[in-house]
Amino acid sequence: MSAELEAAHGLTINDYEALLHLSRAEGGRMRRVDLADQLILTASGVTRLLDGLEQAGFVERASCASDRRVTYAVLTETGRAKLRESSESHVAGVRAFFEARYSGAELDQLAELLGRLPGGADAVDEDCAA
Amino acid sequence: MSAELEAAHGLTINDYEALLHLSRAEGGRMRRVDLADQLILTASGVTRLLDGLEQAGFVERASCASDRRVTYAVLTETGRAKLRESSESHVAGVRAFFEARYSGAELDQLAELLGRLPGGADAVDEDCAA
DNA sequence: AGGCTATAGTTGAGTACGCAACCAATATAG
DNA sequence: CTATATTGGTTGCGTACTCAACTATAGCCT
Repeated sequence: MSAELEAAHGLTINDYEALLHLSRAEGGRMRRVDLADQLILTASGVTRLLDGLEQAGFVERASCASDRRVTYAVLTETGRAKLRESSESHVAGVRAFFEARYSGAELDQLAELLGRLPGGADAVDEDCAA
Repeated sequence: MSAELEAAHGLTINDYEALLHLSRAEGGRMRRVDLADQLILTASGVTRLLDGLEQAGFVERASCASDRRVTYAVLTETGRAKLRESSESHVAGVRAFFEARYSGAELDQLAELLGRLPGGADAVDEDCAA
């Protein structure tokens, strides 16, 4: 489901999630390692993911003054706009999907239960936001 | 989790699930299309998955008398043994994982809710079996 | 200072898929 | 009974990952 809708916007799920995380981060920027962590990807996975997003102009690189090893991924204005635009249909799609199958109370139940899975707390929050 | 444990037995999750489905099927054999369906893979995915399992000697090909288009995937005795052997640790691992986080009642709740997802009924049954 | 060890990031090789194009056998229509 | 559509299966190509090796910094500890 997600895959199809994202494809309509030209973003994969991970593209989308990357932009989402960046948009929530202070200053719209994150270290690549931290992003990898949130997306449950390896460092190399993030490198390649960001390659694509950079080429599309949705993120930029920035270096860190206090630690020359780190390069930040920074959300551009273009990227922020893209996220807003694709959020609209994606979030609506996700909401419809769940509302078609579960009542409000069941949704709470499900979120609570799934939230106990490793990394689950974040994931659930994410989908609820927006 | 699954990935790690399976790797210990040299089987990926899909290898394992394929053997599992075959073991439950009448005569230990299934059409490749039907297997694809159960594993949520495309036909080509199944072709390649079975390539590996054939080389390992866990499944064999057989043709269908009444429809010469179909080739069955048949579980060999070796494959059945492999499944039994890896089931042991895998099922124990899965059980431990869930029992560490959920009570029996919660497990039922979760299974019911997740069972409403597309293809969910099968998936849940599977994991409960053992 | 000099020498370990850990951390951030990139790159090359390999893997597990999907998609589209294809072939062969079967069903359906006219 | 041919002509067309459908179904089962394989193959080539592209993609999104992982893992292992590597570079460059940074933080210790003596």
